[in-house]
Amino acid sequence: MAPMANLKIASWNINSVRARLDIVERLLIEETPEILCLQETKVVDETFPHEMFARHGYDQRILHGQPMHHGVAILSRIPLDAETPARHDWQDNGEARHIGVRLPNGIRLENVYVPAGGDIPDRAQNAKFGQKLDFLGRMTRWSESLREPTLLVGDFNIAPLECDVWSHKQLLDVVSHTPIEVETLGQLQTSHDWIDLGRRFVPAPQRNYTWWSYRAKDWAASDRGRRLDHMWASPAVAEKAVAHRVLESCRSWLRPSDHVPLITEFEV
DNA sequence: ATGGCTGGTAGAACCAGA
Repeated sequence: MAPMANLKIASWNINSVRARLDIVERLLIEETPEILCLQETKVVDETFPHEMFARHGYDQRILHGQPMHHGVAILSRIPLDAETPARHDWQDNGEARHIGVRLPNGIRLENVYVPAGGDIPDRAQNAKFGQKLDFLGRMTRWSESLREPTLLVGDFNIAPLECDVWSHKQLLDVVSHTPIEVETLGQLQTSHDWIDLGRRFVPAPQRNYTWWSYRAKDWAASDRGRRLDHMWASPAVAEKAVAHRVLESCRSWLRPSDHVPLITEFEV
């Protein structure tokens, strides 16, 4: 059967888009996604590296950057709705952690970088941990009232399932896999019946990590990974998903990000 | 050996990531 014209959407925490421009270009050449969502661009909008993306036809570049840290962007080869892109501040502190647009087919695309949450999993001792939970709480209230078919992608900084980390037991007290984070993320998921595409296509308990620390001497040999990056779809959007992959090989590219890209293909 | 590294920005015996 002849392939349909699919819509391919990628998401990648790039840990500085300027430092990784070569490997971002390699991904665009090898995978030719229609849309690429980036997190941790670490660049203000004024100095975003537009040229490489323009050269590959990504004429729509929706940016939300800030100095030093964080920052998100949506790069697209297909037209996006002309309406003003949404920028939610779910942490209520001005950090650049979300950008959203509407696709021509009416589906909304929301690109989010959830706060890491610091080291100590206790909001009394560590304000960042409380801010992370509050960020998810505000996202949940947004999600409860959501009526449009939506694809929510990004670095959620939580590995929810036991099989989403290299050692459930050893990570129970480590921020990203604590019970309170898993419960809070679960409330977000329930609030819209979000479909976790990573687990629809790679069912638990199969290994499906998206992040490996820079500090391991040999990340692949130790394989102490976590599934921190996600693509969640409204039920009606999930029905259109025909393929989903985590591009683990990108972790071995020269000067890699510590996260790898996720790609979902939709039949539209 | 869950921080052993990494980037941004300053020009750090720094900060943040997760």
